Amino acid sequence: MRTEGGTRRARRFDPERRQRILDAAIEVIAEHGVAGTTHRLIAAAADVPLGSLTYHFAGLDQLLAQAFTRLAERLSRAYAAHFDGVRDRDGLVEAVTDMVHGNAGAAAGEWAVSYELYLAALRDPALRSVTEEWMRTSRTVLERFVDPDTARGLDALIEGLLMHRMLSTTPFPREIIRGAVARAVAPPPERPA
Amino acid sequence: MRTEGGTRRARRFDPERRQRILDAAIEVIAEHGVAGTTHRLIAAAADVPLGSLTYHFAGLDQLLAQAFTRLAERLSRAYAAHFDGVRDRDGLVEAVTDMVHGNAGAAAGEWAVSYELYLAALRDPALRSVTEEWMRTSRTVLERFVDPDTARGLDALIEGLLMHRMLSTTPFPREIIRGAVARAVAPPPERPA
DNA sequence: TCCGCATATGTACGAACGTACGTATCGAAT
DNA sequence: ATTCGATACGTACGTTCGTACATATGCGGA
Repeated sequence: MRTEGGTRRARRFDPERRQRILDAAIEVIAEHGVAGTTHRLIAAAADVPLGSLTYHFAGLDQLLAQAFTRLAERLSRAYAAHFDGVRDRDGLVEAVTDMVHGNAGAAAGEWAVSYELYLAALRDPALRSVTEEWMRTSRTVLERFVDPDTARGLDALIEGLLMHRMLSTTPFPREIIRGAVARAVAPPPERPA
Repeated sequence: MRTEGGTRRARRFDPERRQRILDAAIEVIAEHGVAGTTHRLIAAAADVPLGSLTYHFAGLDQLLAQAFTRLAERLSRAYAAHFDGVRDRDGLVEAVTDMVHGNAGAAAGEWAVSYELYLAALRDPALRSVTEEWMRTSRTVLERFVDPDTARGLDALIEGLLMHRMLSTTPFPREIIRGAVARAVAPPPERPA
């Protein structure tokens, strides 16, 4: 008989535990930042014992790296899915505007976590491959509609717009976003001699 | 006689100590990130005793907030100075391209610290006023050359380009940067009905 | 010259962290 | 039914952190 009232045991075979821990880690990062993320907080969020983390992962660094990898994959899928119905450049402008303006795709919290990833990758070369892959994916999606150079610029613009929108306390008018996006995908202007 | 060989005392009147501590804090953030920034590291970098930090600042949070404020002021001055000689839109494109491409303005490390500030501000409302002021300043500089809406988009583009360049391991061709910037400041394209 | 007090410093403490490891558990093999 | 080994768990240890505070220092007034 399980000791229901005493110290909890049980829940032995829990094959999805690893992934649940990784998801919990992302939640904790979203709420407390990488700086405030600890084994104990993750364990509490995933509802697993503390020792389970050291059992499944060699250390906190490796746990975070795998959590970020999982996040990048999820973001990539959501990113690609967001542009699924787009057919032409006008549709692209609208879709990008939607994404930046917030009426689509991942929640604001998920973007915040991706910035945690960026900053962590800036200091930890082991995370570079994750950001590199995520950027390659997003650019590849955009390249379905525009040439590679334009995609690169548009990708950077999206990044910057998202960041500004997150940091800004005043609203970011949709028309301004649309205007900036439209110019980014328009043919380049004439260059004076 | 000073106890040169024993435990160091002296250096009582040191009126610039506060600012030196703040500068040291920025250095430590640049090297270790906000997460890895501690009283002890800052004290070592500034060459002051540990107790000096708790004497001059009420807590680590307030110290970091003041350090970030100082950084933002420095960045604002550098930003404005970078566009001092710009006369027309072509010059603007060139100046922005220079800044993003790295041949100008603040060192790469300083930009990294500004991203630490952004992320910290995302979680700490007390830092919002710092980022708000810094963004207002940079946009105001750009508004000397383009209309406010365009300035807003250009500002976001610069942010995104800088971030991508910092994270990218492969080089960011100057021509791509210039192309993206040129489109951002060009008149908006016709919009189909 | 001597003293008082604002200023500055060294150290100690409680809390929280990452991690290691001895022990408990349960399915499978016999 | 019993045992065995892989799997999972609870706890304790050493370290490092932020912060408080008693003590030392040196300049202005007497």
